[in-house]
Amino acid sequence: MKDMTAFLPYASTANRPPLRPKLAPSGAGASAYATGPKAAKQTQTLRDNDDTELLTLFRNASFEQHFQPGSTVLLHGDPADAIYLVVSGTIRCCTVDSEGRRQIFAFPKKGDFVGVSDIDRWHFTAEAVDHVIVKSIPRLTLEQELAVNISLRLEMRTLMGGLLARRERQMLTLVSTKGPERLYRFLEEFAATRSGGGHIVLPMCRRDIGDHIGLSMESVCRAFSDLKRRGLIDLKSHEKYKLIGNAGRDATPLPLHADL
Amino acid sequence: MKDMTAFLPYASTANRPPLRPKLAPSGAGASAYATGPKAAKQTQTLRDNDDTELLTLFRNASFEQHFQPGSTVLLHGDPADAIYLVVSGTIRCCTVDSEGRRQIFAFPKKGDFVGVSDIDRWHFTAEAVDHVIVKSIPRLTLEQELAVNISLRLEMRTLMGGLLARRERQMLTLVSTKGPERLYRFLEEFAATRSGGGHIVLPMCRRDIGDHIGLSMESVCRAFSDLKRRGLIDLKSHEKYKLIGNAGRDATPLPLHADL
DNA sequence: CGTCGGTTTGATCCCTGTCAAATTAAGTGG
DNA sequence: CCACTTAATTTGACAGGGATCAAACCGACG
Repeated sequence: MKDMTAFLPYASTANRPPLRPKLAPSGAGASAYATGPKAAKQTQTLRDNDDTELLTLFRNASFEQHFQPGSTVLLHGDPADAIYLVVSGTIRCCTVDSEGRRQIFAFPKKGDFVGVSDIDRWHFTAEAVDHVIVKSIPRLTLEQELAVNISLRLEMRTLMGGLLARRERQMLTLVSTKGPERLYRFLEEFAATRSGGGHIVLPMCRRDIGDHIGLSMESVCRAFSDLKRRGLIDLKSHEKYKLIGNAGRDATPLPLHADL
Repeated sequence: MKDMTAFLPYASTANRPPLRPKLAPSGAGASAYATGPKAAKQTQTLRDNDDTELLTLFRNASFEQHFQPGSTVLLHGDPADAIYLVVSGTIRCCTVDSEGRRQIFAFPKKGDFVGVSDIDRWHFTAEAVDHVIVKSIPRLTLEQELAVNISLRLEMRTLMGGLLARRERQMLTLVSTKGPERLYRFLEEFAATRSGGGHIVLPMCRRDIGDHIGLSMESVCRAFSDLKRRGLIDLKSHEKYKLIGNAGRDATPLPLHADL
């Protein structure tokens, strides 16, 4: 009762008043899958040379699932009975407090794992931003493999350690930098994973971005306008952007000190 | 070069300009211990029934070390060659960016572990707030035990998962609540570990608190005054406080909505 | 008793949340 | 294909919280 960390209302944000799922017939269901397991388990043991242990496990013992935009991939408080690898699409991982305020701490996308940290129950909620395809491995399978595979154990520890380090760095940027710089860093980080010279498409809405970098929806818009006005980004449409690679970027990590 | 996550300057905050270590002769040294290993390793295998695997390991295979206020327990970037258990005193764990801004994400105290997350190198810096005594276990010892002790493995995973969950919740409160409430929550959480009806002593300075809850030193002072004025805390001196347990605290998690 | 570091308070400015309205985008049905 | 509806983005106006600069206060210590 006294514990303020209970996230009882709004464990999922999929059906909050301000943000409705557009095309999510099964969105409200607690741990319902938007689409049931599709591809059956593969039987032969395949492995690429550059695979990690965990990837190998996914290659050999995973089910594929689809999620409609806005649907819930996993729900805070539910049993953590699987582990996920994003095949395509974007997911938002978030915690929500009793007043409906939300913090999106990650946007896992292709190649990212989801659910490596929890053993018993999920401490967060994951929702599909756009159409998402994931592979999942039953928790039991993972545990069995962990019991005998020492490399996998090391990999899992490294993964979790990396997540923790990233969160603790995120905390620093959340409190120490202003809106436009936070947005710029996010766009930069997001762009880093989308190679190619063209424009990058943002699958998530302004509110999602705001809940990620700690700004209101409106401030995100202003930050976008600000970066555009300063010539730091090229905003083709509200969802397509490109970072302007200023040739002489070196000592100054961010040329954000110029005022309009 | 382009990576903005490099924490090259000020990996330690012990000797930043504004905050000097008072009594730390070896404070500036990179990985120097304020005092070398003191108590020798214990040889017999002791174990309390309520011990966890990790505590048992500390009971049997640890060295005791002392740290003066302001000295560095472990430094960001150094090899993670040990794991720590705080015996007494308070530590601050933080990340620092290139502009000297600091985020203290935890204040480990008696009974808390430090360094469970990193395998290769420390991703953060830990410094003694006051006089600190820790027990440490060499990384090698831990790894050897991990290889054969399945319960310990589960414990470590649970520990790390708990840390990650806590950080992700912290991120939410950092951006969603105002200064006084953040301070109140911190004082509440801090008090939760110090049982006893008397006044609680804060070992850390205002700046440390500020860097923990994302406020400037001055705003921390104002938040203290604010809470005192509203009768939510009893501030005996600048470092001794007591939460005012308003008898009817139930539905309202925080009676902070009244305006001065 | 004076010095020094930390704390507190004051004055001011800027960022950002909030409320509101305008604009654009995306469907939907005729 | 166009009118209509609805959601999302953008911009504007305004107020409040907190950072910053500065000064006063306070306690520890030699």
